Amino acid sequence: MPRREATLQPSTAQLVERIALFFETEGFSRIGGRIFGRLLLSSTAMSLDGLAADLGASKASISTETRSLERRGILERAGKPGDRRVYYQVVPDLPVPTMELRLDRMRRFSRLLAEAPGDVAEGSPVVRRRLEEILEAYRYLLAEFGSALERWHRRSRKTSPKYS
Amino acid sequence: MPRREATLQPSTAQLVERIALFFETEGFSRIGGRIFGRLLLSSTAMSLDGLAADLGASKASISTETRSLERRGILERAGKPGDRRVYYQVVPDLPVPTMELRLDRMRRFSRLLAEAPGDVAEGSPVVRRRLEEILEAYRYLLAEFGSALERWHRRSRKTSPKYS
DNA sequence: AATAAGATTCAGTGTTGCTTGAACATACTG
DNA sequence: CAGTATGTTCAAGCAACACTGAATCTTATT
Repeated sequence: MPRREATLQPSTAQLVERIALFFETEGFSRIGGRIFGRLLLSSTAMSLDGLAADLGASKASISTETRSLERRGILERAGKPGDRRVYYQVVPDLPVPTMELRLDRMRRFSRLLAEAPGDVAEGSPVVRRRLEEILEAYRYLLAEFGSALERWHRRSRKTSPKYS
Repeated sequence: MPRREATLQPSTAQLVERIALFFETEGFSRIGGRIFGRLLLSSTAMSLDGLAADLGASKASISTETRSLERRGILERAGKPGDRRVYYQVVPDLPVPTMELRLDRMRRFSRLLAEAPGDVAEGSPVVRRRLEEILEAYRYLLAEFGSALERWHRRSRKTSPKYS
C-alpha cells in the first residue's frame, strides 16, 4: 500500500502510470518511469521532495532514479533563485537525446561485431559473410538516422532558437 | 557451475558471451542473448537440443527463449527435409526487423501521448505545448527513419534478390 | 492404434535487482 | 561555528523473474 497520498488529478495520475509501465519495458525501473511521466506532465520543474510526495516513493529512490535519468539524457536540472533545492525537468526536444542514445547502442553493437576475430566460428565463410552483411546494414542505417537527426537539429533551431 | 561442457572454441564462446551480456541490457534474458549470439556465429541453423548442449542450458529455457526471440523477429525457424526437429537461425538482414520493432515502440509511445486527454495537468498550456512539440519531433523522426528503411529495402533487393 | 521423438508447459527454486528507512555527507544560514 | 536543510549512500527486505527437471502435449512413424 502507498504510504502517502498522491495529489494528482486521477486522469493525470493514470497517464503517468501508463507511461511508467511503458518505460518499464524499456529498461527503466517502475519508479524511474513514474518520475519521467510525472515531469512530462508537470508545468514546472519539480524537487525531489515534490516528486517523492506526488509519487508516494521514498526520497532515496527518487534521488537515485533522477540521477540515472539525468545521466541518460532524459532529465536535466533546473535551479530556482533563492532556493538551493535541486529541481528536475524533462529535457527539451526529448525524442532527440533518446534517439541518440539508441544510436549509440547500435554503434556499440556494431563495433562488437566488427571486432570479431577472423577465426570466429572456425573461420566459416558463411558466418563471416553474415557478419559483413549485418555491419553493412548498420553502417547504412546509422548514417541515415544520424543525418535525419542532424536535419531535425537544423530545422528546430530555426523554429525555436535557443540563442540568437 | 555449468552442468554440461560447451563444445565451442574459446574465442567464439567468449564472443557469444559478450553478445549475451550486451543483449541483457536490452531487455533480453541472459540465455536469450546466448542463443542469439550462438546462432549468429553458427554456419548452420541449430536445433533445440543442439543449442541446449552448446550453451549448457536446459531445453526448457531454450524452448521458451527461442520462441520469444522468434516473436520479436530476431530468429526464424528453418526445417530440414526428413527431420521433424525445429531448427532456428538468425533472420537475414537482422538490423532491419530489429529497427522496425524499435520504430513500432516509438509509434506506440507517440500514440500514448497523442491520446492524452485535453484536461491533462489541469489543462496547463505549458504541458500541452510540450506534448505537441514532442509529437512533432516523433512524427518527423518516424517518417525519416521509415523512409530510410524503405530505401534500404529497395537497395538490398537489388544486391541480393530473394525472388527473381 | 501404439510407440516414440520432439516440443512445450508447469511448479518449484534460486538469484537478481528494486525499493526503502536510516545513517551519512554536504553545504547553506544565522 | 552551530544548527539545519538537502541530497546521497548503505544494508536489508522483498518481489519479480529466470532457470530447471519433470510432467504433459503433439505429431510423425510403424
